[in-house]
Amino acid sequence: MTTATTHSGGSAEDGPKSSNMRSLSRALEVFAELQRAERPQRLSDLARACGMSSPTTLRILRVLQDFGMVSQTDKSYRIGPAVLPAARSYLENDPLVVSARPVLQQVASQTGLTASLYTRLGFERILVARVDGEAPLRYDLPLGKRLPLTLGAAGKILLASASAEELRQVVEAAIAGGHEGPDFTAEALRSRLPEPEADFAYSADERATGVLSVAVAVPNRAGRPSESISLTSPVEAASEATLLAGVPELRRAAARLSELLEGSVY
Amino acid sequence: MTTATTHSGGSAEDGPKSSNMRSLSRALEVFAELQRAERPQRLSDLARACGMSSPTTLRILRVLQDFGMVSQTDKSYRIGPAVLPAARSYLENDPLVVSARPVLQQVASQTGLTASLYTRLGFERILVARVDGEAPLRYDLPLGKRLPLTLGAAGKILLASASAEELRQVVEAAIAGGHEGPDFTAEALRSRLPEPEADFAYSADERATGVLSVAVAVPNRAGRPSESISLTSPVEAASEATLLAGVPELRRAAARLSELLEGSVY
DNA sequence: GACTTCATTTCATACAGTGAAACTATATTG
DNA sequence: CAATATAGTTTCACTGTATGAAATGAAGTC
Repeated sequence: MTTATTHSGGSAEDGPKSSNMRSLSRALEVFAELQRAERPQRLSDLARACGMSSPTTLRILRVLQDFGMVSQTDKSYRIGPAVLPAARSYLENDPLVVSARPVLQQVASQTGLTASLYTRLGFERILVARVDGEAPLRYDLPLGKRLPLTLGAAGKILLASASAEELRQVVEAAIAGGHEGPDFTAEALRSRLPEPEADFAYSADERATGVLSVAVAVPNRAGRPSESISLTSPVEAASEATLLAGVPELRRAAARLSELLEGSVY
Repeated sequence: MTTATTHSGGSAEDGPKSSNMRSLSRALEVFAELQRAERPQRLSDLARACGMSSPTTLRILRVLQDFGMVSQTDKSYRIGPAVLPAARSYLENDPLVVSARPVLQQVASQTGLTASLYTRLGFERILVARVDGEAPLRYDLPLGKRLPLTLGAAGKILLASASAEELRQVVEAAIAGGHEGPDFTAEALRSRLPEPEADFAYSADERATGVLSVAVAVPNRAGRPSESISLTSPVEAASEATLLAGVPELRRAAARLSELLEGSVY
């Protein structure tokens, strides 16, 4: 047991609340809400959505604005330009992303399929790197897109060893994100997950119709993996067999990545 | 006088300090420092760089980590994946960026040159949108890159009506960013700025050698503009005259953008 | 193996963050 | 256009939280 801690609370809507650094947590809550709502928000909306008083919300917004994390026009607030350099910094300096690029490149050219790296964030996953294959995907997913863990091979493989409670929260998040019907259950999800002994996941027509994919998890020192890499193709350009044939290559890539990260542990 | 306020302080290194929301300001300071340092940082480095105690820094990092804004491996911290969805949200929802895209597109196809939109952030500028022209730029600038205000047409035009004190700070930031020599002065900068009555700026070989550009500011309701659009070309593909010929088109584009933003004010 | 440096926990204190209330500006309505 | 409702902002007194010094524990260095 070395790294990977969870610290305070889960920060789910209202709920039991986390403890540490109240003002900072609240600020990040406001910031998150501003992203969720996909258009400029008024002060009162934000205050209501985050369950805090207007004065508090206002003060937070002012500080965020001073740092460019939030912009204001008239009475409406939105995410500010300072996030762009931050994102650049992440993409250029994060060891995982940086070392993943050449690895994905090789897998893509080896298999001719699109290779992608996802990382888990809360109860969702986001695309952080991609190298296109020969057949471009119809709906291209730009970097930073939030996707459900419930749909698609790259999501499901990250849930391999998830507890029932965790699945519940994942399902909740997927519904909140509009990816699953409101009556979708953790049990229904479990039935779609790969067998516990499987080290890869397969999906067809799950997140997007006409798209096939396989994925493996990138092991890390801490128990549960939070990254996965996948091979994807439009259904016209590949069969299930084609994708499954790529799994060994994908496994090797994941292992290589894992080594690079843990930094020659031996 | 409607929008655009400055609120608290400038948040320059150590200095007089701003007042409001101390813990939040400090957290954003840590976050900024993590970007500046272009590789994983240890707790003590961050604490020292930001001038705060280790316990405080640690608490801040933990909260940021809970929200995915920071990642940790062993003892080193870096920017986390949560910035990617934030950047996406900005690029897709910010009214300026969204409405700029088609406008830049038109200018680019009209002139055959590369059209870019910059926004001011603190004492620097960052690239937020770009449409390439016929002759691609040798050194392509990816979105989110921090650039100095002192170099390049798109930077200088934003300094048109800057005070001496402001120029001083801009120069300081440029030196800190490694863009100007340590003995560079505000006076030297002023001599490079466009005449006060000019509404556009020109630059050749300033920020990058072999690159010519012209830029105009995008007027906004608040006095000083904080956005500019530029036309750029490698020197082999265009002359000063070619660029200057694009200025009227650029002016029109800026005016159109400005209208879109202020939302049919009349 | 002794020493230095760094990460983390504990804790008492001060002050920063808080919301109620008052006030102002801006929509909304009759 | 006055009257009313809603939203934004400022003030202020209180309390809970953010704070760093000191103690402890863990790594790394010599």
